[in-house]
Amino acid sequence: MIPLYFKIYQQVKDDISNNVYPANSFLPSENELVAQFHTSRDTIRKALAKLDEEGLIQKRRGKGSQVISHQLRHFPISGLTSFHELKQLQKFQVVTEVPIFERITVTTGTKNITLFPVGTPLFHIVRVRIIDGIHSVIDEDYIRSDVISNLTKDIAQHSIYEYIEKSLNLSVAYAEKTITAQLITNRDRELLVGLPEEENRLIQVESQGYLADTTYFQHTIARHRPDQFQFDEFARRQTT
Amino acid sequence: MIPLYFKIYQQVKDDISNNVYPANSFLPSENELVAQFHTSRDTIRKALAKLDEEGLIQKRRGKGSQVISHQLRHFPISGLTSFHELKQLQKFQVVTEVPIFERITVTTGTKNITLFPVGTPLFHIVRVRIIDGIHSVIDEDYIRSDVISNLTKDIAQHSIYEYIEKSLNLSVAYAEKTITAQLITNRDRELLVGLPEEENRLIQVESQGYLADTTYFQHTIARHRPDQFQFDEFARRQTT
DNA sequence: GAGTGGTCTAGACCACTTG
DNA sequence: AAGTGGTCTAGACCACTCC
Repeated sequence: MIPLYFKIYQQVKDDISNNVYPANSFLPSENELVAQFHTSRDTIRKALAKLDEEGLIQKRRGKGSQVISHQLRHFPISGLTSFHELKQLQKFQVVTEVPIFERITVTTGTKNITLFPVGTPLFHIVRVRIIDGIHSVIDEDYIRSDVISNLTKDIAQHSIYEYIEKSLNLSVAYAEKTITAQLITNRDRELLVGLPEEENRLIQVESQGYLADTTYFQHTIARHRPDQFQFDEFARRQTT
Repeated sequence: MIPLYFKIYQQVKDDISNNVYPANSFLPSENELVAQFHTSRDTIRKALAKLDEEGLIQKRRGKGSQVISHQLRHFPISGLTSFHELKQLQKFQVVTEVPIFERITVTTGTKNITLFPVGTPLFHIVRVRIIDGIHSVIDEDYIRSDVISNLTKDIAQHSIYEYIEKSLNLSVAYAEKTITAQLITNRDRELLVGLPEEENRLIQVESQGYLADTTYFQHTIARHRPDQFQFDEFARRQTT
């Protein structure tokens, strides 16, 4: 069941992209929208709040809700969008190689790369993403195999997120990410064929993934070829 | 006037940091909080929504609101926090040099670095941030001088954001940021004294800043020494 | 003063989790 | 069946913008 406020949100969003409400124009007032959609003001406000969060509109007391003009809009990132989803949105040719696909168990001996406790059974998956012929990213995943079962190399070649959400019907709730620039290792050079010699660092996006029940289930280290890396964000100033 | 829901948000947030509600425990139910604070459920829900956004709690229907255990919590980033605020939070010794502070006007001849239209009067400010003795960041700002007036070198040495918000009483509403890795120029090497020779890229955070009335007023290009760069984010999976 | 969005209330029903 | 959070309603007052 799709909530009413969500439908209204979608409707208005569509209207914005179809220039029914062009950039810099104002949406109808909340009261007018109440009349249009035959609903309560609170429901309208929830819909507008979502648009505000996403950076599509800017609300101002006493004035109204103004459509924000877009620069960055084409890249609907931030949030937890997965690699596969992202690249699909933008017609890139992507090939995924899976040089490592194995089951391991966390031991005291293991370099403590992950935050998983000793004894946790994991999938360890390394994937190389080749975008339009360029070896661009190394994705290294550690995923709890007691939570996400029956992963296969085939699934890894497509989208693990999609499998988790659509097939297992679990939902990835949130993640903590850290972006740094790390020195290139020999293994990096082996995997990222064609990486220019003068580069000495890769851009690393490390993230911890959690399910809705707050289970920590996934640790991913994505290492990007620096000239192929871009991260976009829409940020609202905290009123805190 | 501070809204009630905001006070409740702060109260609960404090209680979380003071371990009144430890990690992984559940907050009192919304109905219980209604009784505790003698208010309506909607007000409680607004307070909890804010905590949810910030990644302090995870709400689950039928269960309750669970306190999320923190890894990354110490670094309350994401959003639009300025450099100065950030570094202050974490007791670093910061020195700021201001090698360039000038007024310019956008001309057709100008390399179109910024998105400002021709004729816009700007401050052009270059700052170098020296953190604990290490030349770490070059901040290059282009700020509309017809919007932000009376900027001085002295203000630039402290925090421009603080000046805008506290002295001009304007509010920075939102920004679009892009993170990339850019090749090092000769000017970069001159400004970032001590930058190791083997480095060939800096991490660039480019951002466009907008006021609450959607005026585009600031373009900043921050170039970070790669071994000094870190960007942390808490991201919720979009339900879109 | 009229119109806007921001806060707050009190109540209702629903979907989900747990015993 | 009882308790939880999620949605929705209808109304009130306030702070702000603009004329």
